[in-house]
Amino acid sequence: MTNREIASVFEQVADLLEFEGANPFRIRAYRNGARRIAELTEPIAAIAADSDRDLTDLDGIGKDLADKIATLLETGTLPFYEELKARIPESVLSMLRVPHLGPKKAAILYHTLGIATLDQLKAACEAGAVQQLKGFGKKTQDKILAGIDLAVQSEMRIYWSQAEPIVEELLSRLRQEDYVHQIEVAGSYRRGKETVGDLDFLVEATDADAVMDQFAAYDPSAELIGRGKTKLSIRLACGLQIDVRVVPAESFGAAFQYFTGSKDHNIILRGLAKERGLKINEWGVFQMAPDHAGTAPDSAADAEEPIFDGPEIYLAGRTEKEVYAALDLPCFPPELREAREEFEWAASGKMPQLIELADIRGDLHMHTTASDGTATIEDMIAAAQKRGLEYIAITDHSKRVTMAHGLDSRRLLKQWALIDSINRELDRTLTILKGVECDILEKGGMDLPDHVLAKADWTIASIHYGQNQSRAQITDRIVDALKNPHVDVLAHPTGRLINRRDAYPVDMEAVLQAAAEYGKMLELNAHPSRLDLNDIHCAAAKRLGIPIVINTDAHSTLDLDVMRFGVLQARRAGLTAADVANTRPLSSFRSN
DNA sequence: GCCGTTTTCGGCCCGACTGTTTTCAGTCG
Repeated sequence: MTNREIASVFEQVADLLEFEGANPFRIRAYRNGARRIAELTEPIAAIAADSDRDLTDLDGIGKDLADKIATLLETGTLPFYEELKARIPESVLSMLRVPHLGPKKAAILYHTLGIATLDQLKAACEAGAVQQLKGFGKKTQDKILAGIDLAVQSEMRIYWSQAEPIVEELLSRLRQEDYVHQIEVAGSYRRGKETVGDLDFLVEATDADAVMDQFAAYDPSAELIGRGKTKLSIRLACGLQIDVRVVPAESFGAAFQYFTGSKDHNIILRGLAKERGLKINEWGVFQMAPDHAGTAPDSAADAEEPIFDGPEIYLAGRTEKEVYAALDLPCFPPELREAREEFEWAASGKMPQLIELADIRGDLHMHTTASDGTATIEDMIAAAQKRGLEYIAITDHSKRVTMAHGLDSRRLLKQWALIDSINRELDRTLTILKGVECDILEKGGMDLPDHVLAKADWTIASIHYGQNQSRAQITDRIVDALKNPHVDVLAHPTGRLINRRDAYPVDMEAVLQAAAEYGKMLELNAHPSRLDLNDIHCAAAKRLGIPIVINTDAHSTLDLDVMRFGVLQARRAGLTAADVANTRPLSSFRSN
């Protein structure tokens, strides 16, 4: 079984346990385990098979989960999981995707009305059966009914790049208002995740109502989900949910930190705070009073106490920096707040200086009208100069990509001759590399002969066809391509298209090893639908010393602007400018 | 179910909002 499959089993177990109302910490343990496994770059089977290592060495994997992993690896099934599935039909889990319908209510629906599918749920709501149940009412039933269609499409998170214009528009609108002192966007958007499920805005303002009115007016067709004194939730017509919170200046940094997350990062942070007798919440950092420290708060007694006037003393919260400083921690770049290595880096003083867009000097993957691009070489050159690039590679498709009118040897050599003449005429600020995106053929081998590739300044190898082959076949094709002395880099290494197509089956550990062994680079394709390599694989490449190249794969002049999405992904992987080859000046890039 | 340089038991992050309660559970982030 693959890591992904095992992680998926643990995720399902967590969902099913949650549905059964199991101990929430036990549920979390399964989710943590799943996350841990999903983030591994080497096959967990390799760790299990290695007598020098133990699965329990992995954070969050104890004896029980280690045994379950071993069982899954040996037998491909897990009795405990099968028992759960025998008790609960898997289809009930689809109910958990309905907003405002959690495991408790879903369980009630299942046990009292026998509802196990979204279709049955819809019918029960329409028949008015749900509102009769204890703990449910008309409003709950209406919300569930409205949420069912959403649940069907809720797997679709939008690309970060699609959220960007909405964010920018809202920020600039609100910043014009004199009652708004500060406004920022937090959440997964701020952490630069590939996709965004909702947007979290934080506002410090003298008039909270006016702020919420502004947001509510942004999209007339938006649905109002909820509105309180300090919080507003709406859902835009496109399905994107927007949450707004208005907070006082003393708490702005604390709230900014809190709502940026990730959840797992915050759990660790709060644990560290607790060890010091501090408490962190979205209102600030507080010194626990001696008689309260370490004891569970009596919620009934504490609930009425003013936030800044209780037994807890307010220490910090105006800025994020202040919040982290209260724990002697650096203000982590948002992209790193995923509970991976950031706390270790902070402790050892090895926090990476993350790459920035301005570090990028070259773009080494782009197409022209010679294949499936929409701009000529001259257009692409002008666009690259406008963006201050120092070098680019023209990398049209090779002949196998017939749909894109890929180039055969003759057309390619002709294009390279043209590039030679352009380079002679250009001023020295931009250099054009003679490149090609050469297909790795279905039967293995490159789409162009070695004697042609030998004349290229830059050869990209990539897979477009035969994506349904076996894992072994695809891995072999890629590893063979990386062995070819004329190949410089592997483009979009896993072939995934976010929200549209899964990665082809490929042994990434083997690909990474081959790239390291043969001194090849790996591409981080910056296109919002690809972002391939992902952050986990980029980090793994870095550990092996494999240079990453961030490319736009531009098919138009405007596509050159997607570079920033790739840089964001690289930052999430903890990459520095030194880890990314196209931050180097051309001379040192070429000498590599 | 995981974890431990006070601990192998007893913790495990924390608060807002909603709807249905009538003092709170469920859901969400």
